Amino acid sequence: MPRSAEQKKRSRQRILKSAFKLFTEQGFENTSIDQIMHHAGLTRGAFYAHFASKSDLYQQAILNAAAGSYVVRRKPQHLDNKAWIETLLSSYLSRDHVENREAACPLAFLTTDIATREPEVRNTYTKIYKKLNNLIHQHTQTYSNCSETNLLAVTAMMIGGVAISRALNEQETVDQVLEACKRAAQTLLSET
Amino acid sequence: MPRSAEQKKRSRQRILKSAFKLFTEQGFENTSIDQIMHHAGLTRGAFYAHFASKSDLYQQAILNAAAGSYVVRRKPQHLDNKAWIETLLSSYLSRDHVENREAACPLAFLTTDIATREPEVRNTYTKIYKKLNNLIHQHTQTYSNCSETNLLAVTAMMIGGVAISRALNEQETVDQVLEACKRAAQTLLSET
DNA sequence: GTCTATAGAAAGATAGAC
DNA sequence: GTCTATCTTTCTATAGAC
Repeated sequence: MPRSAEQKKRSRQRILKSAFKLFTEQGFENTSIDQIMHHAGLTRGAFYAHFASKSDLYQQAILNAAAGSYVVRRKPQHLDNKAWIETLLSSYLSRDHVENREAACPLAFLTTDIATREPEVRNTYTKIYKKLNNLIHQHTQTYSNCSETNLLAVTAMMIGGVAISRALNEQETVDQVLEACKRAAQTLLSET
Repeated sequence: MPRSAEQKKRSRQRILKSAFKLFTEQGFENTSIDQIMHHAGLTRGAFYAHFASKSDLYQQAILNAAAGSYVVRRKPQHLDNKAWIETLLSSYLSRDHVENREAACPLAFLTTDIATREPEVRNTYTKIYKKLNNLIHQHTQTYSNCSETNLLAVTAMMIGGVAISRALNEQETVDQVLEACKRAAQTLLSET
């Protein structure tokens, strides 16, 4: 790859990352292109060499974030499926996640924002949502014959738990909610 | 109350209702004061006779919506607590709710939007969230000794289920999610 | 590809007439 | 209290130099 193309790819990646961070912290409409570009160490004018529009960027940023988050996380060799699912639940339903200190899940951080956007964005959301369900399904079926129903309930609880926690204004309640979701998820995943 | 005050109250109520509808459909930033006032049958200029700012309106609209929604819904005489909770779950986790055809729950419709707003708004969210938990707690304790943990997990699943459903772009999946949450909620509420 | 400069549109908030 | 008119700011998107 020629140097300039290499450079462009790096810039693009920086923009995507900055964009997702700001979108999750402030929402789509509260985040300006100017802000994103400055955060990425560039200026406004360079934006349109990478993306067609702000809305285009939104989709790309969500996809990019999903590609580096839970939905594609790989199980380490030394853990069995059950232990790994517990790890996944623990880190998903954690304060670190809620407070956006590690790879934020777009499913939980952008839910209602995405619900009000165009169909293409909602398609992207649907795709990622299915990936998360598949990921958990694949790792639970070896040790439990948990139903499809319980699986869907668990992901709704994970996403809901994190989304609510971000909106709440009391740390104590947040901790209770996260803990409750973790326990209930494990119960549901080991039932038939 | 003098006629003019009566009139003002009616206008205010119309504005609150229009605002909440548009906020849930389009999000806070995508909804303009102009739009809200036209929807309420008034013009822009009249807005500031009722509210100090758009942000002020947001809080009032959420409170007003909560006051007319699930969190204060009363059990009809002819139903026992268990039957009523089942009714509540059924209507909360329904397509009618997801598609905003009946009193939308601010907890599910505005979750991530509120997470990015000022502390006062998040305080309002927290208050309403607790009301919903109390409501369910009061009606389940007579027929089940379901734990506080399970209660929190159930409301996370209700809110999460509806929030996700609004973002998804496939009717079939939405129906599955809603049904799954309904069943799992009933299971959790009847466990210790 | 990235920069500065700017066009053009939209929206929050205010002023003053009725 | 509600209206029309307007100030002011902000933002998306484009133009043109390097």
